[in-house]
Amino acid sequence: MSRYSAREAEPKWQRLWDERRAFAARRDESRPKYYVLEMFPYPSGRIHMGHVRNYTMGDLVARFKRARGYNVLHPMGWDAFGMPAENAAMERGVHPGRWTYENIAAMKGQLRSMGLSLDWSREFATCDPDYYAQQQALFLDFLEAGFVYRRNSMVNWDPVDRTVLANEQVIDGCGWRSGAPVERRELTQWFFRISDMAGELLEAIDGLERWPEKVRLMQANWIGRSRGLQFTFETVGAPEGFGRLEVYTTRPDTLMGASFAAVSPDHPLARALEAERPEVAAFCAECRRMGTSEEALETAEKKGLDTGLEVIHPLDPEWRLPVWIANFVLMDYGTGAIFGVPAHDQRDLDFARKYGLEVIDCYVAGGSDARVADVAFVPPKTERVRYVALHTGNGVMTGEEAIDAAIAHAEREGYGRGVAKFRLRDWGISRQRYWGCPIPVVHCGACGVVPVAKADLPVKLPEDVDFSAPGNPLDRHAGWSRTTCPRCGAEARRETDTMDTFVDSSWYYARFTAPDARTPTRVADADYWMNVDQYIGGVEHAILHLLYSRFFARAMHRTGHLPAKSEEPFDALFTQGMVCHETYRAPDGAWIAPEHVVKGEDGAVRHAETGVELAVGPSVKMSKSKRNTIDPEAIIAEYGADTARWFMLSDSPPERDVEWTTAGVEGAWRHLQRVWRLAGEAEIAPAGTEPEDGEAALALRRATHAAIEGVTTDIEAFGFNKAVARLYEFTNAIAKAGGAGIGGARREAFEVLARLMAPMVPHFAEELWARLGHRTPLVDLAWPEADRALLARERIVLPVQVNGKKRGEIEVEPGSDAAAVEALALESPDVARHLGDRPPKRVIVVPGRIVNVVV
RNA sequence: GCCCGGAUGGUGGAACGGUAGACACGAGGGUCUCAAAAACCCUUGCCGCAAGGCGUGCGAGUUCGAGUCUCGCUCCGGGCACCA
Repeated sequence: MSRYSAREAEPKWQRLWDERRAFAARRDESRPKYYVLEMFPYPSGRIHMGHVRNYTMGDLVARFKRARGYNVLHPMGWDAFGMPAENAAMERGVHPGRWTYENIAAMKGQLRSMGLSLDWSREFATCDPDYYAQQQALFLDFLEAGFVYRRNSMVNWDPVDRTVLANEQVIDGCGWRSGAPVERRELTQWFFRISDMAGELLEAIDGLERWPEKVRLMQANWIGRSRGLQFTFETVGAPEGFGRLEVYTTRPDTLMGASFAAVSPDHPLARALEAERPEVAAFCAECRRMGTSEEALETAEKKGLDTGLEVIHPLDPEWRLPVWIANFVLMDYGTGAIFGVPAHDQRDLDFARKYGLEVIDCYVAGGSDARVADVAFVPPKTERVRYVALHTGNGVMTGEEAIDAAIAHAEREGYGRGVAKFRLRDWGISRQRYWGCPIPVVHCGACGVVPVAKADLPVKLPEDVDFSAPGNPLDRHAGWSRTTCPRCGAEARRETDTMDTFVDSSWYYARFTAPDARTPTRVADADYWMNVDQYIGGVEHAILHLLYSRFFARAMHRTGHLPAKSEEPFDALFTQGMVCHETYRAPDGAWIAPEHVVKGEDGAVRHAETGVELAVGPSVKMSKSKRNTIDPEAIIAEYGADTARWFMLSDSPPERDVEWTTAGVEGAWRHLQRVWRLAGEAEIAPAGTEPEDGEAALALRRATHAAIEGVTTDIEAFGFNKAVARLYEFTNAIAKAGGAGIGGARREAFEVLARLMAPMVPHFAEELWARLGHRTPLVDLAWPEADRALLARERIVLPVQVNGKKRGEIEVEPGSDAAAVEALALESPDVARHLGDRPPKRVIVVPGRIVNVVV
């Protein structure tokens, strides 16, 4: 009995698909289009199992939709700018461009070996000058349209390497290479005005019906619309120009409990005091010895400094509050200044206890007289509590009502106004790095910031760069940065910042519709192919990448690069789970890669070379740092791409994490072999034979058509693991189908099996299809249709419960009425046994599902 | 710290509020074989000889009926604006 050989079959079918240009997408108004896109990879050098999972799912969707008659666009490219290329340049002296393109070549070969139905003719890398030229053109259009501006903002500064660090490069507050404590430093940087679109980006989330609810929630919370009170404190003793202090609060109902005001160390008032007073300067410097990440700021120990200044409470001119500088006040949110209410906010309470500030209770839960001690009482927004406060009025009301009352009071008395604010901040895109898209502007001493003329694009990265010192090589590159002003012709300096790589990935989906266009997009192609019908990627991109893309699509529409329908570019989104693996650790703490691990008969896990016993850790996301990765190339070489694909789709639901196990892969391999063997052993009628209508043949035909129905439904609902389970059941049904004279039904069954498996294991399905005697490939065949007549159930077994516990079963005719079912159930001996002589109080009949007898 | 998820047999998981454990892995027993592998057949949530009882992270609640809904926890994971 011959085995199925993936090694022979897979390259053969890949070649055939290539020769037929089976997956090249062309505009065709006669068919509905379907654009399926997986998040494009960063060219790190090798594909990993996360890619295999992502692209297997996307390919399944693409092939399925093709079979269902859609004109499918399924492109692939490379998110090719980024820090790892610069790190490689610093560590190994290889040019980032060369490193990147070599990685792309290697990874493309690996992706090709997976047999994906990709249109490679549309491939591009974001570091291709053709791509970033168009990105620069977009930038200039955005600049003209007012979506871009410059302002100062904070970066992580490594004082030893004298370079800007990414948050990832800040480890425990220190630079990853120098080890020096990181400081916050202010730089002038470029920003996109995404916050101007906060309201519409938030409202449009409602229309994203085919996005996961969790992603919509995360985006909504990220944009974070809040309603609150903005008002002004009169200051006492402040430096010139700081007579008033603007604050914003989402809980104006607690204003009567205020006992201090606090400003961010980056607030202009703090800056002014810093210039005059050494102790303030020392404190602010200490606060800045910390990264810029919100996590670092929020989890840091709360510290403050009393400035000695005071503000006047808006409800009582005699009431003075001390002004502190506090490290937990964020300059980027609200006004960078707050008032503290220790009794009704836990963070304020901790701060007040630490520094001996007053704690003023003024609202109490449930009308009790309990005083706040170590736990602040936060008045709930939707439950009623007793308020005793001048500005809200006394009474029992919800937090929401009290906030409304407080805002109304402020507006009536004239000390403040109700405002809506968003948490969303403008998108800073300046990066002080080489391997990114140059920002196409020039700094002229006379004219200021001047855009480069579109005719002069692209502003290309220089090839000759020096990575021997930290910092931005563009900055040091005298020749490249020296230029002339496009406006006045005087000597000028190029902008040496490059763009955030999130910019590159914010519009690549649009570029795929016309990758050769001499403008960012081409109207006819964008109109035809957009939107992305199904976008698939990791949930780790749920906020930033997707939000930036939504912003970009809107800005591209307003600058004439995308149609109005594409303001939301992704019609449906699916976020897949991660690929995990067990971790192994030697006694010395070193992580050991799975290929160096052997599992003994005794259950012990040992290092293959040294024999030392290893500790087995939990299954976590595959990562280089824990060395728990499995190389897809090795798996494909050993088992074939189809086995890897089948395993990726089996068992775990696509949205959940999946654990890679050797046993699972072998199970997948065995299943393909089993199908192959069955097709060789079974008595199958010649091609073209009609299925028989005998009892045994009909039973198999019912299984066949139930499989079509079930697999189709499951694929459409992204229930790939369930579709695979149904295919197992179907295979078992074929194997069990007995008797002579069912050769035609068997033919139908195997043909359907091949066609249903095709989107998942395309090479195997082609090979099986050919083995069944077909000369034309499966790739262009339509999806099978289930015969409704074969799907009807013949008899129905209903479970019968007594008091909610299953006690027996009854068999009923389909379509029996409730009274008949009830009578049958009460006659059942199982029910009688549990009823005894008690009469039933109630009988619940759910037609077609269940009977429950209540006594 | 804040936002969002998740938790079901030895394992991955299935289950319109309606028979908990489909399907698969593993394990045990058997068939075939000189033997092994492969393959095939049977068993397999836990306790119990059985009758039966108990079971979906923990604690409450709603319901004729809860893995599923509500509230309160625990643990694990993702994101937190310069990783991609």
